[in-house]
Amino acid sequence: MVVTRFAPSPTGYLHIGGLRTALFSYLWAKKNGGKFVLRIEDTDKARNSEAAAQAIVKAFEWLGLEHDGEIIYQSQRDDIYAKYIQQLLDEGKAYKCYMSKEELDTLRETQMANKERTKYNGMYRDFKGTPPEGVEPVIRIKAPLSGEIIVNDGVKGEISFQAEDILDDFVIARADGSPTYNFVVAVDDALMGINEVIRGDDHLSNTPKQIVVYEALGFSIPNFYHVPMIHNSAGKKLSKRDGATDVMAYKEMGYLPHALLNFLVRLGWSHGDQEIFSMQEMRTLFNPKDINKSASIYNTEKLDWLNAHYIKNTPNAQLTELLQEYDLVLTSHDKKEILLDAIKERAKTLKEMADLIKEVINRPASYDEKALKKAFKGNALEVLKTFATKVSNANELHLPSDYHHLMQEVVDEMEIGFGKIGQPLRVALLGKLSGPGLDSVMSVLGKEETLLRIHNAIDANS
RNA sequence: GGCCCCAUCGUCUAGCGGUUAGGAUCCAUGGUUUUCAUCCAUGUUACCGGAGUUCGAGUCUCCGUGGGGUCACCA
Repeated sequence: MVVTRFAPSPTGYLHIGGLRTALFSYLWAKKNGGKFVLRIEDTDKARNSEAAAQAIVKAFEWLGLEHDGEIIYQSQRDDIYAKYIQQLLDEGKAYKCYMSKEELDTLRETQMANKERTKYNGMYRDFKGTPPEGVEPVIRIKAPLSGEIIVNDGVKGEISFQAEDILDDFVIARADGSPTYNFVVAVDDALMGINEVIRGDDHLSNTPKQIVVYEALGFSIPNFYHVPMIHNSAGKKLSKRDGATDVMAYKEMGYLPHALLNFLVRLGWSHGDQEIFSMQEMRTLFNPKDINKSASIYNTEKLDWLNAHYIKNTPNAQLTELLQEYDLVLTSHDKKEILLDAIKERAKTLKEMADLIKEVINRPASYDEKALKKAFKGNALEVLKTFATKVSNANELHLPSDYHHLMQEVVDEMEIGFGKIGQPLRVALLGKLSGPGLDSVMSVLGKEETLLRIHNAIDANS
């Protein structure tokens, strides 16, 4: 059984990069009928917050990414880590190091001055004497001093590191007894049965350290897939400074979860030329072997296109519900089908859609200056009056086509082009020269409101 | 600086030794529309450089160059 995981540290909101690796992990588990688990890495008591953890869970809910089983919090597993640390101590695979912070600092400075790699010198590795007074020891793991560590990465291929280049006896427990990241990650992944680890390639250089822990504890090493970073337009790792990296900000901006996921799944991964993926297709087609090796630049042009696509394909009943998030309640509007059909074709986001709808159902507060000039010249007033009379005299006006017939009559009788009635009428109804089809607009507004808006415009321009 | 990774249109990408280097997005133009948007059609734009292997290299190898990541008692 394939078990994958997403393991964020709750220092802030869920961001785009994290979401993409979470999505990849989720899809890979689902494709294999496996499990996708969520683990909160909150061992840094100073920087973590419960609110941030909740925000991450909320974001997952919005996106519909369900995790399997209970959420694991590392902060609640201290006794487990303590047990394995003790085991390594007992087996002589780890040891207490009494070097003080000051001593460590001077060691580093000397090494830097000599242009050497900064690393712990192994001073207490085989220490047998009496420890110095007044120093709370850290615990270090005995890492191999030579030889090579091979990471067999599912994305990048086989990567080998020389132990002497990158390893030293790194700390697995701090002076206060709390375990460190590279230790707990390996322990938890092993204990939770994670056998497929998909994560950002900024973790690639941590992997040899984690392998040291796996081997010391006798755990089997999972398959790793290190996915390339997402970069900002400057070509640097995407960070919180780049703006709009909070996943929930996309909800506020009016993006559909599916559009966001479709956008992200194609960032660094592809399946031939396919661009549009249903959730079901993502779950059956995703395979980490098709992940790109190179970083990609974050650019939301395509997201807008996808979002527009998915809005067009969302049923009106569902749109009605979604639009309530953007202060638009249409539930009791009798012409909402016509209205939504007219607007959903032209909006890139739900927010924009709500705004466009409000522009129709709210009377124009003013008329666009340029639009007036352009539309109200020649016999525009006469045309509008003729049309208004026809509307006023008509008995059954419901459908867009009913209004269209009346417009057609005016055009025929007055021997004018459609534009001669369309432009002033559009300004009268909407206050500007662009917008949805007028027949639909009038149908939505109804006879009375249509007449009122026309007369208002005539009065304002007489 | 050490170590590691990467390199095809502006952007996302296909390509896995022989292709007029494909798709999408963006942009431009035309068509449709009373308008704007949608939609449809067309177009501009790419293999970082140099050696080598090969009959043949975007594809394999090496060397450059460029970019990125990482080097904590942070995760």
